[in-house]
Amino acid sequence: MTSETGPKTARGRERKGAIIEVAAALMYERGVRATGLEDVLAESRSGKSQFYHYFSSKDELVAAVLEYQLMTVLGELGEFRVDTWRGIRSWFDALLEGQEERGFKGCPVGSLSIELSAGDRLMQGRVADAFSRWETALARAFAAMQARGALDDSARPQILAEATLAAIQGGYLLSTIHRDIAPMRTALTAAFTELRAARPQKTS
Amino acid sequence: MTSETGPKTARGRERKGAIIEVAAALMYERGVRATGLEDVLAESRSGKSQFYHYFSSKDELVAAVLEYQLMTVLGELGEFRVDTWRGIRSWFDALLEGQEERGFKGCPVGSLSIELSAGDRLMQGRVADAFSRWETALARAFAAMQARGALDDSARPQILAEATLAAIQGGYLLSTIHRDIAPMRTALTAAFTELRAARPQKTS
DNA sequence: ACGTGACTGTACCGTACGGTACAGTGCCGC
DNA sequence: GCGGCACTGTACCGTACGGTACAGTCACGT
Repeated sequence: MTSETGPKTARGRERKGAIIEVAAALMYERGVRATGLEDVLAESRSGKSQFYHYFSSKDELVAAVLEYQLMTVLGELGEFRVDTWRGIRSWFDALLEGQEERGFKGCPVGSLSIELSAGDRLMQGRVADAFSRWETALARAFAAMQARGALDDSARPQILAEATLAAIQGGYLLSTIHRDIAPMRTALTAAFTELRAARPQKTS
Repeated sequence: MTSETGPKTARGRERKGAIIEVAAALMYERGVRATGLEDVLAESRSGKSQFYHYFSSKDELVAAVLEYQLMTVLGELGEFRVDTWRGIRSWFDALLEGQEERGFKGCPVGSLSIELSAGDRLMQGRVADAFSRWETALARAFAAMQARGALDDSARPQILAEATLAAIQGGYLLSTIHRDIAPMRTALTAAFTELRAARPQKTS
């Protein structure tokens, strides 16, 4: 996956990276369809020919942006010990902080995905894959907790991951719509409570 | 609000209604920005001049569609006794059924709102208002349950409504992305469990 | 030195789309 | 029967946008 047959060799990589970063920022702010190629190129100081040298279409750029945003999110996730209660809490706090700092513009992966999942099959698949990777990362952490005895044997990591991610995305959505962090905090608090409810029962 | 200075008088109302319905369906399926006026007009068998007789811009049509979709959702909500446990469950089941029947295309209000909340202030306000009305409807039902003693005195209806709506929206999102009802069912089950946890405690 | 291939600049094309202009048509009260 | 107004049909405009063509330039291996 990371091999990707890196189709360039030099500062070209830098250029391509710059285009992706600018596109990610713009698409995050305005939406994919509302972001024109020309906007991206102007802000990254590139020309059309550069763009079409590195990408074969706007869709390909969008796919790269999706991957980029997913890596950002997974990267942040990786900075926390999400297989501990404290770690989960810290991660949730970081999500809240990020949403507030970025001006309540929503989840970089989620908002992108919603727009893209109305597209063609290929794009739908890419989006579904991105979310699966996020879910799997979470499920693995929960499985580790379960193995350690921090979660009840009856808990199902995959299910917990789904519910957690749903709460996160729902929280982002409400927060974005209301331009207010409170509903997202509510959603994440509820998600945390629900996770804690899956701790081992002492009925032995 | 419902007075709206009904700007027409006759079958014109029918025409306008038809345009809104077609637009709602198309925008639900493809997204707002991906739906052209010409598509809407073709399918509703209207001309440009009709359209601009009834609406002053595409944005105004979008606002009408948002209102239409909100009314649909609130209308469906109203068909259930959401101030009872059985009613809530039935409503959740209906949401799941609807999402499946419509081909996993997401929440008619939610997906619209996400796209629109990247627009201008006016549109953002309309979206926030729509969601507030949905939240309020839920919060009122929960308040009624609380008054009846079905919810603990310490529960806060507004908070419960936020968390519930977040779970619903998050569930819709995951379900739409994966083209699968399971994650939404997981999210709604979790939301229901969390609501049940707010039943009166017998510690007294 | 020179040729090859990665990269860059500029100009252009086709089309889709939101919006406008304008000339009607048919219903309704008087 | 006629004036006015709600409504309808058609043709058109300006622009934005994704994508292409093509002519370079620059780095580097030989």
